[in-house]
Amino acid sequence: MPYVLLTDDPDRAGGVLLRHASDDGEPALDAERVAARDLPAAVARYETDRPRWVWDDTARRYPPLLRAGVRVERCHDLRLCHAILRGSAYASGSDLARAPRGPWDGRRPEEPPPAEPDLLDELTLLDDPGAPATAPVDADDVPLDVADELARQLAAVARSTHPGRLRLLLAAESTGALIAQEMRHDGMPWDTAVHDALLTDLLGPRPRGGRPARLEGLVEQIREHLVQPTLNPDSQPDLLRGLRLAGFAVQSTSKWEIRALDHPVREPLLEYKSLSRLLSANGWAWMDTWIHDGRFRPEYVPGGVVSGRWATNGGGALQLPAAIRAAVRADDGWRLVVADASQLEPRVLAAMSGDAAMAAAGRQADLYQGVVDAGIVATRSDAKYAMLGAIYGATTGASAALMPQLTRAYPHAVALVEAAARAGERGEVVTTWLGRSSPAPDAAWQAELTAASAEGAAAEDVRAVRRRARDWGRFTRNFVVQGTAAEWALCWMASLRRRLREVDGRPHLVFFLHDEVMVHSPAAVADEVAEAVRAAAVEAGRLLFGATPVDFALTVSVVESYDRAK
DNA sequence: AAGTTTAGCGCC
DNA sequence: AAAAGGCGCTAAACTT
Repeated sequence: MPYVLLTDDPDRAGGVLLRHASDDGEPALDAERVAARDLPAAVARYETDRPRWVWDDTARRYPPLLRAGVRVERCHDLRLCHAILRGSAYASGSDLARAPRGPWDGRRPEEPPPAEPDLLDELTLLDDPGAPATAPVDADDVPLDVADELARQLAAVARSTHPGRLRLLLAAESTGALIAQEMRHDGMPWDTAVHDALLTDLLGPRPRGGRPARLEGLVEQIREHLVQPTLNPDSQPDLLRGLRLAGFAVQSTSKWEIRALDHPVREPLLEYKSLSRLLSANGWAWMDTWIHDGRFRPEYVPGGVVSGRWATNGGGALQLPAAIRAAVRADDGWRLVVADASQLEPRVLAAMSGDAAMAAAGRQADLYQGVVDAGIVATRSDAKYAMLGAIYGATTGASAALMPQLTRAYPHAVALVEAAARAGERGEVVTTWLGRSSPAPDAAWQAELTAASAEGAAAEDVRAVRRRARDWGRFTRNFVVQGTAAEWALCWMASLRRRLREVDGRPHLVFFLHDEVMVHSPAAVADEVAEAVRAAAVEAGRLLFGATPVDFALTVSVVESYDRAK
């Protein structure tokens, strides 16, 4: 039987029920009742049949198994899959799409911290002797019917317009959920001594209180240059006032405006902003909070972005600045295999649109150079900005000026993003290759659009509404490409995970950043891992697009520390 | 005092 | 050099 359903045991706190189900989700009549402490062993026993585990929430169910040393090969994360299916235009006729918001919608409620039993009694007694022993059930605590939800989801896929694509998307999303927990469990190797040395070099020794010496010195310089002995550059209003007092007509204190100043305060001020940013975002306090036992363990949130990209919760793992990447160091005898997909979004667009000319440009490792070699634009830089302008919707500047050339050269690719933009401007939903649909604009947006198109609308209102429509069009334009790129990346990573299981020495994923992966690997098998990374990229392209002429080029490095990659 | 918003900047 | 989509996070400023 392909599925094993895992649900809470209603009669036993912490216990679960395990139940087989057929491939259309029909559950077996009898369930095995398992106590919490026996769960890892039970899961390991079932795992020998390689089932797909069906549960409400990987982030809740998987970590205890990992702590017990048990990994599973595949799962179906009902909450993540529900979100995709409920919104997908490919499954718009399903029961899921029509249902009102229910217990499977929205973010997972916070787990209540496990209270000490005697403390709980004490609190109950102190607060209200008559209070019931258990908290009242609120909407978030409505019990989830796993078997029913799985059946509804499988039916929605089966009756959808693209069952094959949705099946792939749900499997990839669920595998991503497993990987997110595994990466957090294993952690990214982090050398605090290197990190501390970097900080000390840039900022001065860690202060006991107040600013590090280097920052304090820069503050003095800034105050002298502006002749304002008490100016505090940490205060935006104070700094803005100070710059205006010095005769500059600045609108903000952003580094873009400061960079344009012709004044000796410019350099120390820019350096101060950069270094104080490093200190507050990734300084010693961050290190104390996030690095334990030489590992960085951020909480990844698969599907945390509407486009399907991941987000993180705490730690800022997706914004690790270049300045501290040297602190990401492989253990002794190990290596980091770092790979990123080169120009992923243009390649994805070429494959989605079936644009043969653009695919041809991507036949070489550097797609932008391919655009230059084809004679479309003069320089690699032009190619890059033109392409990004097409995908992001540039309306002004040099990027927009290159659009006509791009449109002539790659009509199918440009038509695809233009269609997505027009749909968004009309308030319509757009959908990625595998079936993740964009959110509909809210009712107020629609109402304004209608009102502005009515006769007698004020010209100013019409302009404002048109601008908002174009804003939304830029979002939907980008959504189809960014979202499909996210799907490719999930498939890439899922394929890589499966391949890594076959390699000796347990190389494991430790980082994922939109179009980049990092594997912590024994040095002896690092080249084998690099090969697996490449094979996985080829497989991802085939899984999504079949026999596409588009190459998904990678840059792969085997290094000891992250700053050496690429 | 505590919670919410804003400015700014890091990443892809 | 240039411009646009998606985020998270921090500290200061502002609100209650």
